[in-house]
Amino acid sequence: MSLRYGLLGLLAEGPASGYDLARRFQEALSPVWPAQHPKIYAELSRLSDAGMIEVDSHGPRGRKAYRITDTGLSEVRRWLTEGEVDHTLRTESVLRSFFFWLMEPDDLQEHLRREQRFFTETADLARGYAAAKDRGDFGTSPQTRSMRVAVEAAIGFYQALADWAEWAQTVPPAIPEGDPES
Amino acid sequence: MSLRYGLLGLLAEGPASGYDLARRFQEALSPVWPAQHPKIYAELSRLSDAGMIEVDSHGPRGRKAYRITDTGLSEVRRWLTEGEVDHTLRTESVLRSFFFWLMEPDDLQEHLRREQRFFTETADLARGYAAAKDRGDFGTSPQTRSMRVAVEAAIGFYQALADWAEWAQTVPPAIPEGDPES
DNA sequence: GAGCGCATGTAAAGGGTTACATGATTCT
DNA sequence: AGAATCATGTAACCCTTTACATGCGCTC
Repeated sequence: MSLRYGLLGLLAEGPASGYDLARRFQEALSPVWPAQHPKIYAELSRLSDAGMIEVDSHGPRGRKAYRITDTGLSEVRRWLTEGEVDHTLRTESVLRSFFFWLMEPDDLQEHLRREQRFFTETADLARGYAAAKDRGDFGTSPQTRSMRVAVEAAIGFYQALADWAEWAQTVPPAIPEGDPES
Repeated sequence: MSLRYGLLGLLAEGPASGYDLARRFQEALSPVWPAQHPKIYAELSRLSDAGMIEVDSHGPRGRKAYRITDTGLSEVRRWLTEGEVDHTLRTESVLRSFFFWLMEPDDLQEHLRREQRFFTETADLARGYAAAKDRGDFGTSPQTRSMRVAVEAAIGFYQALADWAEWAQTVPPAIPEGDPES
């Protein structure tokens, strides 16, 4: 359901084609909401049927740019202010940690190092984005200001996971059954 | 796919029925991997067909407890050490933030206060769990030690999101088009 | 015996990914 | 001419949720 509003939100910035939207999802939104082009094209059709968007222009190679309608704009706004926030979260990384006790200590350490590296790199990537924005690389439009807020969230939780993975490496391995405690 | 391994992982601790597993997913794993009972029963059938688990005992009210087989145990272990980690993440909270510029400043502040409250409460809940574990309420088995590691991750990222929501309230609202930049 | 919690499942619908398919335009 | 990129879409499949359906066993 959120994809629907993600598309409306992006179209609120200006007309765009399915291809454009797929690219923007990939570039900007993928860390928090991945979306592939088949789903995007399908959703655009449904939004169009619902009168929330309409074709703005036809371009080369069958390009079809959509524009948000007043109905669509009210609908995103309604969602943003009145819609219940779905706080569901899924992280395989943390799910796995429930089962760390099944791993060989060496394999676990190796795994945690990899995880730490991944999360640190992702956090750094987000920091780079934030720095570019703060330098003014993307202008000062309201949209890029919001993007900056979103990026701050990404920095925060990827760093939190990086710190966690680092800390987890310091947790002593479980004492095998029967061994004395220390 | 992860649900499959989540079930195997839980069954590695000892025999359990679909009902038990649904409850444990709800109690312990739901913050990072929600799962409803229809999916769980379906997956158990498939795991049973694949020879990774087998019926351990029949109880009252048609209760069927499953036990993990050697094949199943190797399979979780293989997943944990060799399986590629899927780092996909979806947070509606952060997706919404890309579109904050569409909201009235007052509505946004209210929204962020609610979000901060939610994330703080969730982080505190996790802290309570961690404290109980550290007090020794759940014993010192390898399983509960791993659970403690998982809980630390939850504390980390929920706190990160709480901090973010608090910080976002201090970001000045976008200057409406045409207004001078103060 | 009424009500609650235990216990299992099916059916339908929704959401999302991957693979397949096609063709136009631009760049080198 | 060939390669890369733009551009749209369908089909099949997988994963997940919600609603429906049923019945047993325990407690008050």
